[in-house]
Amino acid sequence: MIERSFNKKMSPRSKEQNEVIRQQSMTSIKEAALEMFAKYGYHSTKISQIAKEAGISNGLLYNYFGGKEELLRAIVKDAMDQNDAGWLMALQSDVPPKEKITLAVEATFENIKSNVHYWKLLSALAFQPDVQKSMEDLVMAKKELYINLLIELFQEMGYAEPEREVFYFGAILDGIFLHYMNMQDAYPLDMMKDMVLQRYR
Amino acid sequence: MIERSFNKKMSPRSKEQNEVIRQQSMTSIKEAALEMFAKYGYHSTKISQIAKEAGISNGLLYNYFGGKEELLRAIVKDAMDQNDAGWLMALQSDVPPKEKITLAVEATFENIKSNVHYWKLLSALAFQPDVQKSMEDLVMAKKELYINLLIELFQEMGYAEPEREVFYFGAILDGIFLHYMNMQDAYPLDMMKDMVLQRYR
Amino acid sequence: MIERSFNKKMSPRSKEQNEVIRQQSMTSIKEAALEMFAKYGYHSTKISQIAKEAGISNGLLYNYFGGKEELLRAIVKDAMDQNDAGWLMALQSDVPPKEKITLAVEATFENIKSNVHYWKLLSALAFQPDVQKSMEDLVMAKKELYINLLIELFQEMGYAEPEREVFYFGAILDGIFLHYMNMQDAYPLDMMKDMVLQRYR
Amino acid sequence: MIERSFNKKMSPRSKEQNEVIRQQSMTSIKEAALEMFAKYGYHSTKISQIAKEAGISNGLLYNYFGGKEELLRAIVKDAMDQNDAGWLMALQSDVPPKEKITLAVEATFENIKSNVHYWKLLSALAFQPDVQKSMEDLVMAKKELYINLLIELFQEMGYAEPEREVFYFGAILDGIFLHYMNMQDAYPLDMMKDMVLQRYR
DNA sequence: GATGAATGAGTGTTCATTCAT
DNA sequence: GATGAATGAACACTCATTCAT
Repeated sequence: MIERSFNKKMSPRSKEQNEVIRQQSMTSIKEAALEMFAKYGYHSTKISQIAKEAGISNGLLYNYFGGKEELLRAIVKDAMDQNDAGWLMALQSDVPPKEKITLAVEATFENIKSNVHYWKLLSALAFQPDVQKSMEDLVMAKKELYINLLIELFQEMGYAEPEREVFYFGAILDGIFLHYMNMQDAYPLDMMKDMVLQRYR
Repeated sequence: MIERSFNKKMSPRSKEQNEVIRQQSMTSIKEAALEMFAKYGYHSTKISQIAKEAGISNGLLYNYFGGKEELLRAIVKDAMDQNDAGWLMALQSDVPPKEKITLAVEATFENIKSNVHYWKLLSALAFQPDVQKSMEDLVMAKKELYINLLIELFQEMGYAEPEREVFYFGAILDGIFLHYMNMQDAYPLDMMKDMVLQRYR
Repeated sequence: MIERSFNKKMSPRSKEQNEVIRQQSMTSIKEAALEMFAKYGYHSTKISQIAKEAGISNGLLYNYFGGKEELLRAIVKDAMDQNDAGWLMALQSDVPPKEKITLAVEATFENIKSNVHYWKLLSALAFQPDVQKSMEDLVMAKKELYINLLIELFQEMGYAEPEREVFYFGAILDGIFLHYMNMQDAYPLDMMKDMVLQRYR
Repeated sequence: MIERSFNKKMSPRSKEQNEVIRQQSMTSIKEAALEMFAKYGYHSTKISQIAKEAGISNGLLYNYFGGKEELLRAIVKDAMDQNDAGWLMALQSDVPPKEKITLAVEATFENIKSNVHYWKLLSALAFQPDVQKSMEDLVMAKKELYINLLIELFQEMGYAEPEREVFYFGAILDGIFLHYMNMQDAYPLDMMKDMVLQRYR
């Protein structure tokens, strides 16, 4: 907990200081929320628990986020942005197509391993029709983007029916991630990665 | 209410008559609940909605099921039993291994197409840590069974590392089903099935 | 459970037979209800439990009693009538006053020992303002009667302030019964009886 | 709402201010609940009635008490603590035994008169097997304590069978209080007190 | 007389959200 | 910016009572 109070005699905080404080608070809220959403599910996670875990008061949460759902949206957005980095870098890099797919797969598996919480949450949301709906716009945009990039890639790789391959490729990856989410360390993630890569070598 | 036997004595219903009534009520409750759980999610589906959809009173639901969660359990159990039929018939049938896997895959895809609600629900539950926990026992038992049957099958088919193949096979199937659940009729389910079967021919 | 059904071919029951059946049912209902009211409290005893314990259906109970509260009234009435017997016999018997009080005390203690359920119930009701109100008329009538009989008795026994003595006497008895209700067999009931009698010898 | 310190900073309430608010709320809830439990009975008193009477919302009650039963426990505990004061002071005071019993009796009768609600509630609970059970631990502890103190006292006073006397003494007191609870102002409480004291002088 | 499926008003409890400070 | 007391709509569940058979 950063030293925030007990500055009765101090001069008022500057704009910058305030911004820093805001960012810190928002981050710790989002971190706490992400962990708990992933661990206990969206509906079962209570605002008060998040606030407690984040070390702030219930009310403050509403200074930064419009409500529970908006908080979720912010997290989902973060998750997606974070995922983009490696993925896009791979797909848009300047190497031969076969390299690209390898890079992309490697990046994704790495990402998954180091951000289990994000992925758990995203997977879960994919199946919660109620919550899902309010995230649909976010997800759809990304989905479009990725699918198009992949189609292009498989075309370059010489697939006659690139769309078909995209569907299949996507299914394998999501299936693997799904199982990994459920079994965690008991899952042979690297072995699966190799099997995936084998198909494209 | 097709026929009301009008007996002067007004004797109470027979045990059999009551059993029929009970089964009808339970079925309509489970059907309504399944549909709404799948469509709106477990937490967002309210008991009163289910009762309304089933055409009964709130209270009656509690004559047949101990509560919301027990109702869910009953549905999940039904879903699993229903799935078993085709799957086990294929795996335990008396045909060459390669035929078996084909039969099993065909059966599963058929099952999925005709029971989207069940599968949507099961998929969703797989990602809801809170609800999931209370279903764990039900799921685990099945999982064990299927995995063992599959390992055996892949062994017969000559795979050097049958377990690895089971994981991979399972991931593909689950990935496909996952996407199908989300996209429904827009998903090229049959095409994906062919791609799966190709691998084992 | 008396053989009640399976008489398809039998001639209709006579008025008398019906009356017997009615009495049996009412008695078994009241017995079951008394026991459970005493054991678990009025509010915590459910109609369905009573019906089960009495070996009848929920609905039948309403053929005999207007509802839960009316059932309670019927039981309370029984309890009072039963208590009257020994008590009145003693007070109205043709023996010297000092004998009378002894007889009455003896009778009451006997009664208590053999009808713990009745007394537990009555005691409890005395303190449940909600339930109590609907029984008030029943209780008041008896109370009046007993108090008057006792005043008369203590007068005969030569007490200068018979009313005062009635209050005191009543308090002792009720206090003892109260403790007995709570401690049951662990309570030195006979010893207490002797202490009471001592005062009036 | 006597005074609202209007500080520009709108800083949150201090720990102490909050504590005061909390105590006030808890007290008004307990007071309302005590009155209504005593007047209408535990089961017949609804949470919403208590909240209304206390001038708060339903929900707030749950900020302070885990539920209806815990609220009852808190009240019972208060009642007992309050009762202890005079009673223990008398029994543990440094006067001759005969004085002690007089002091204790006086204290108890005073206490009863000024805390009718508490006593009504406690008496009622003594007869409600369902509610009683959850309070048993609270009651038992006190009971032990008092009985032992009394036994000691009667021993000092020279009674050959002090335990017997404790039972009798307790029965008389409880019987009197019981009647007082029921008849309230119509009961000759002081007269009864004198009769009790007479026995020990 | 007897049954038990069905009802639905009523209740305790939860929790996202607000707002005075 | 920060707090946490307070709100109240919403919900799961209970159970006395009804009524078709």
